[in-house]
Amino acid sequence: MIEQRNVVAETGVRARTRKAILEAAVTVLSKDFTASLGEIASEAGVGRTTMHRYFPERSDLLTAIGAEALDKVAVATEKARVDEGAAADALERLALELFDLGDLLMLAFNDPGLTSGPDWETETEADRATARLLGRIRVEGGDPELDADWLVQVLWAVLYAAWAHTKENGVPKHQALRLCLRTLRNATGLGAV
Amino acid sequence: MIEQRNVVAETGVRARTRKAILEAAVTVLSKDFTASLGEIASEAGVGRTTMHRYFPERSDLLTAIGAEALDKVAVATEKARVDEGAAADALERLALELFDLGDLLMLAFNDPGLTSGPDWETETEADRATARLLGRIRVEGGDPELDADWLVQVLWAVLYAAWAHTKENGVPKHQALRLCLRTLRNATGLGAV
DNA sequence: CCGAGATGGAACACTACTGTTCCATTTGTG
DNA sequence: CACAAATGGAACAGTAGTGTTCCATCTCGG
Repeated sequence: MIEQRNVVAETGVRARTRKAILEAAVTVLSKDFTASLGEIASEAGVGRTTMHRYFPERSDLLTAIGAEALDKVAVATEKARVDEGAAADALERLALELFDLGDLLMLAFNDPGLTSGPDWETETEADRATARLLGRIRVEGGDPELDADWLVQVLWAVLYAAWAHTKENGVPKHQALRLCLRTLRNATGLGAV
Repeated sequence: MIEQRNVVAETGVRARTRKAILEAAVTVLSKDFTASLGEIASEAGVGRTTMHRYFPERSDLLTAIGAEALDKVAVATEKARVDEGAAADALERLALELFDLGDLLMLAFNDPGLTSGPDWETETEADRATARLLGRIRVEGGDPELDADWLVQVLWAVLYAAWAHTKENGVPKHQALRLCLRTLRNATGLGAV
């Protein structure tokens, strides 16, 4: 009998339950980071006991969320093909993909503790790709005063703003996204191109 | 003997202690919102007992921080004289003043619960002034696609980004502020003016 | 200098959440 | 179907934070 625990591609019931718990956790924690495990379990439609079987401690759950976020960012960045075409278009593709992270975006942005694991310290390929893209902006007619490090901050902040705009003001997602992309283009100085 | 409790202009020792506690709370909570009252007390250089004398319950402390934030925003907005001069300059003055809120900015931005009292629901004069200013931007050559509500989100998000930029990347405050102002001018579409 | 006010610390009961165990029940898979 | 896996609920001990009381000490302000 081969041990199948801890395998990524866990199929069937276990994978589905695990996913449900993670999604519920993101939903609940993005609203209130101090929410109890009981609240998360009930949001997931799962007994608290079951949750503890998948994530023995609270920190295990948080770690898993962090890993999921890291992974989703990597996938989104890859899909955006940031090295292809004009920087302005690549930035638009990237923002488009990252915007879909939704609540996970809010959570990772708001909570300092979530993004503090060893995995977040080391620079990922996605980080490098984003830095390459944002560095390319100055060369292609962007505002020469704004360096890549700063534009990283702006990118995430504006994405956050867009998501908050839908939550707080009830603006439809597609419109918030449009505003977001337009604002990013302006902010980088690529607006007039 | 006249009761002097609950008077705003409490002078002397009590006022100083109260202020020290509030400042410590902002410092500590902006790093970790789940920090215990004991940590806040020790950061303030004050016994936990004393803290409970000023703020009987945790929620009282949070309410006080919220009120302080509201007040500081009002003062900053007033000082910025947002109705005077060109919109671009007024926006710069406003951002300059708000940037000084520092950790309070991070805290109010990150924690949803802090800004959820009845005081935050009602529109303040500062809110109206900011809305007036941001509405004025379109008229004065700003990007016509961006409405005032969205620009409010962008203003706060970029301020946050600037503050985070100093914290995370060790960028000096004056430089972060410069980037922030420049980015806001670009984002609103007033850059080329 | 002296008293009222302000403080700090110890001790206490209380609460909410956490993490664990055990068992009955349901689910899905071969 | 039959069996193994997965689940939910109850009960439990342990822990950390909260809010309170009491008292000794300190320090301003008159």
